[in-house]
Amino acid sequence: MASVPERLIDAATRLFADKGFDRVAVQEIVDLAGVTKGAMYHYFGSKDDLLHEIYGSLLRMQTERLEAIASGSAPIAERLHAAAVDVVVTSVDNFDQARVYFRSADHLAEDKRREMRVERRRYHERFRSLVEEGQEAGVFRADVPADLTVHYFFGTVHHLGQWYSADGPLSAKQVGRHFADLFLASLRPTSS
Amino acid sequence: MASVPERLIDAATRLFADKGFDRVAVQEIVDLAGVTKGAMYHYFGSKDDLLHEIYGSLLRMQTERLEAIASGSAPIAERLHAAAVDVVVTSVDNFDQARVYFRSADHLAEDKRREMRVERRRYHERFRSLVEEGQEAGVFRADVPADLTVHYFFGTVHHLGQWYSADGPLSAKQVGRHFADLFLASLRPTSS
Amino acid sequence: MASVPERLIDAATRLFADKGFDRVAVQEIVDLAGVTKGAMYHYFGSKDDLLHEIYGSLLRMQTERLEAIASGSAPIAERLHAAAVDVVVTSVDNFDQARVYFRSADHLAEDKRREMRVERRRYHERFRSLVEEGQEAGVFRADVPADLTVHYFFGTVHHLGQWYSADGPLSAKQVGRHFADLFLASLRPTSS
Amino acid sequence: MASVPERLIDAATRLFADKGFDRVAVQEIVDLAGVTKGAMYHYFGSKDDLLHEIYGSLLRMQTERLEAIASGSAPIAERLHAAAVDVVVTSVDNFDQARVYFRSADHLAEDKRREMRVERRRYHERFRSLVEEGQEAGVFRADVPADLTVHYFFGTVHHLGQWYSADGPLSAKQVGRHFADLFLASLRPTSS
DNA sequence: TATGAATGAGTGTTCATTCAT
DNA sequence: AATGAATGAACACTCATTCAT
Repeated sequence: MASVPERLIDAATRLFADKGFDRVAVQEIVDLAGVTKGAMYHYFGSKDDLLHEIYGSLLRMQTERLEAIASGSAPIAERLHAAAVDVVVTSVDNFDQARVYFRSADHLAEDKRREMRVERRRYHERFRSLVEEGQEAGVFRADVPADLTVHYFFGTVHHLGQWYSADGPLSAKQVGRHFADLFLASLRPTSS
Repeated sequence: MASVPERLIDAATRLFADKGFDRVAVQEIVDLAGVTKGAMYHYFGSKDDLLHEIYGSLLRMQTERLEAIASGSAPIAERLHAAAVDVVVTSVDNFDQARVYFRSADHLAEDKRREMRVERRRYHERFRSLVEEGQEAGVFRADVPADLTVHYFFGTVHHLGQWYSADGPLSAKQVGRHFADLFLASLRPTSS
Repeated sequence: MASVPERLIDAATRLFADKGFDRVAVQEIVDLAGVTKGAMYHYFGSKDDLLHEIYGSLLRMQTERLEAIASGSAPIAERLHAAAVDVVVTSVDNFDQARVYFRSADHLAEDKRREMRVERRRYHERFRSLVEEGQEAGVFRADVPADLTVHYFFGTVHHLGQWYSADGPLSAKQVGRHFADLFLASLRPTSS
Repeated sequence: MASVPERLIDAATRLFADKGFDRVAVQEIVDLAGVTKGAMYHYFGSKDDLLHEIYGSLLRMQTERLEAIASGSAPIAERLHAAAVDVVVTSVDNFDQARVYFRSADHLAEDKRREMRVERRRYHERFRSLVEEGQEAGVFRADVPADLTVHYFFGTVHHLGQWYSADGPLSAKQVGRHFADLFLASLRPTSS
């Protein structure tokens, strides 16, 4: 059986993903984890801490993978395509975590919110740097601000939590490929 | 001075947009509106009712405009482009309402949630029908499910609330045009 | 029957006096007052507020009375004697309030604590000014700092709550007279 | 380095003196002492036990010293004066302990409270006996009950904790002398 | 049409204490 | 002699809603 902190994180992840941070009582979390509130506060300083832990770990993982893909030696279009597929696939593979991340980002207390924003910003900027690299190389159109294209694509990714289901017709990889194809196609230089 | 129900809706819209439905107390809403709780419960059955009212009206308006644009006689690519620009522009023009809609959709009680889903579904399907029309006409690529392209684009739109600011460098119209351009470009038939 | 806020103040006064602020649960107070917690928080912002209210009123009353006595035209020794008797008598007449005041002074939150200290300081200084007046007139000994004599006497007053009982052999007035006599005697100029 | 029980007593004394028994968590005590909770419960049965230990030792010490002074052969006025100075000086010399004693006396559980009251009563009565001895010898006024004069003076002593500071202008000895002088002066037979 | 007093269930958090190791 | 995980009861406080007026 998993350790108490793990069980708490798992229970909180499921519940936060399903109902949203504010709709989940600490009591529900500890009941689902099979422990008491005191045990939870032994390991975590607050309900906020649980939230922080949950999407901190996903974000860290995605940041590392993005870095690995981005710093590869493949052509820029391939690297951006791979990065786009990867963020979709890892979000679906850790769907509860991702849903918590997508919907509860601004439920943190001020200090932790700031910390998260820094990490998120880093991810965003690394992704943007790929678009810029392609624009400078003339492989991607340059008439759209790179920043805007990142918002454009990450909106799509964040929205996954609102409609995707593992029971649906498409696998994570298929959705990832389609989204990456659409994104890369939209960045092709315009003929005009 | 606006009527009491209007003032309540305005106050609730601003607060829900800023802090999220669950983080706003009824007391705050009535304070901001300059009335008392009794007055609010005279006009609205519950806090949920306020939420329902708020994004119901935006959704109805966008649905009407989509219908008008979609049923026009312009070429399909132009109609889809116009629809894409329009949903961005109207979302930004009614930014507080839109932010409430984007973030608090699942905070409604079961019966009203169902009702909302139906309206949203209708919007989604009308938009999808435009993509399908273009695919059938050979104007849009057909190797990506039309349904998926709608999720793809609406993710982008929903995400606006998380980063767009009127103080930023781009106007609503500019963002709308860029997003629509990217979307239409991604739908162009592939050369292969 | 008394109003709800009055009943709450009465209940809190009795309980705080008996058990001390930290040993009284809000639930006990509202039970004794015959209302619910919600009602209490309708009238008072916090448990601290109740405490503040309770000894604020006693302190204000004693300050007013001290002012009236001190600014009279009787000889200084008589005025100081009257002031000394009065603070004992009013403390005993409002014994629960006084006991709350004597034991829970430092249980307030920082901002209210500061406010209380200012009021208490004023009382202390007015009392001290009487001693100084007598010292300057040569009626009281001057080899003991006036400030110290005030601490000396107020220690005695504050201690009342730890031993005085209305069922004991001495009335409030008798205790007041004895204490005032002892205090005035101690201030007589030394023969040496 | 001091032994674990000593470190715990020291830590508890400082914290209880500063914040009051109820405002100090066992966790704070063990943190300050540099040990864990388990260690504390190994040496002390409860948080109450720590409190009991703390002022038990001061009270015992003061009782012994009072006994030594009281049973001396000096004139009664000198002995009472010395006793009065001594209780002030030892209270200031062990200021944290004294403050704990002065403010937290009634925070003990019933059985220990009774035990403490007995010890305190003994101290009170020995002190009173000195006053009575002087009254019978005609050295002290007899128109004030001896019991009341003891309450009178011990109020002053207990109050020390609320205003005395080692950084102030007066040393413990100076305060003790002044207080003893005032007390003895107040006991002088009235000329009438 | 509107007030505001009052409810009661629920919230996150604290904490002295126990106990297997 | 000492750990630290875990308990469970208690805590102050919040809030959507009701209702007599």
